[in-house]
Amino acid sequence: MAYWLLKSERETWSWDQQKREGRKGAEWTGVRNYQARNNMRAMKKGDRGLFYLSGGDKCVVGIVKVVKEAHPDSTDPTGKWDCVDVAAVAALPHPVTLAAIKAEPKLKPMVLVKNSRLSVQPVTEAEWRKVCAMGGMADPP
DNA sequence: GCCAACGTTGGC
DNA sequence: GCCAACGTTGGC
Repeated sequence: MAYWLLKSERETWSWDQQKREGRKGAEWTGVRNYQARNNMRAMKKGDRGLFYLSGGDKCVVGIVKVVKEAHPDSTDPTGKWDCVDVAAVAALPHPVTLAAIKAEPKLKPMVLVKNSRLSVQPVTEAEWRKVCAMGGMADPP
């Protein structure tokens, strides 16, 4: 299983909205960047993702999983861009802020730290475990 | 609201 | 195919 980080702006797509979509999930639309698209194309059903909010409070707030692999983004009239479907798995007991991630030496190599602009990023298993643990989930589902 | 970093576009 | 100009993103 692979791990990812999915970035969203809270005004556009919040954790609450994601939760409301339930276990069948929703399309992760609006990605218009090749690197991010390629990352989505590499996702497999069941892969886990960190749900990260940019904008106001920059933090990881929850865990999502891929429920449908890459397919055309229904919001894209050109047909060039893809999206995956993701469903909420669990909220982190407490959010992990960007500041906390930056302050943790083990997380220095995270793409989030090194390339903050990429909206869909790979995360290593070690990083995944660390962030979940910092969020109060020693054994993430 | 500003600015730095990055990605994309378009002219050559 | 290179590179300058531009636009966008996101952290602060």
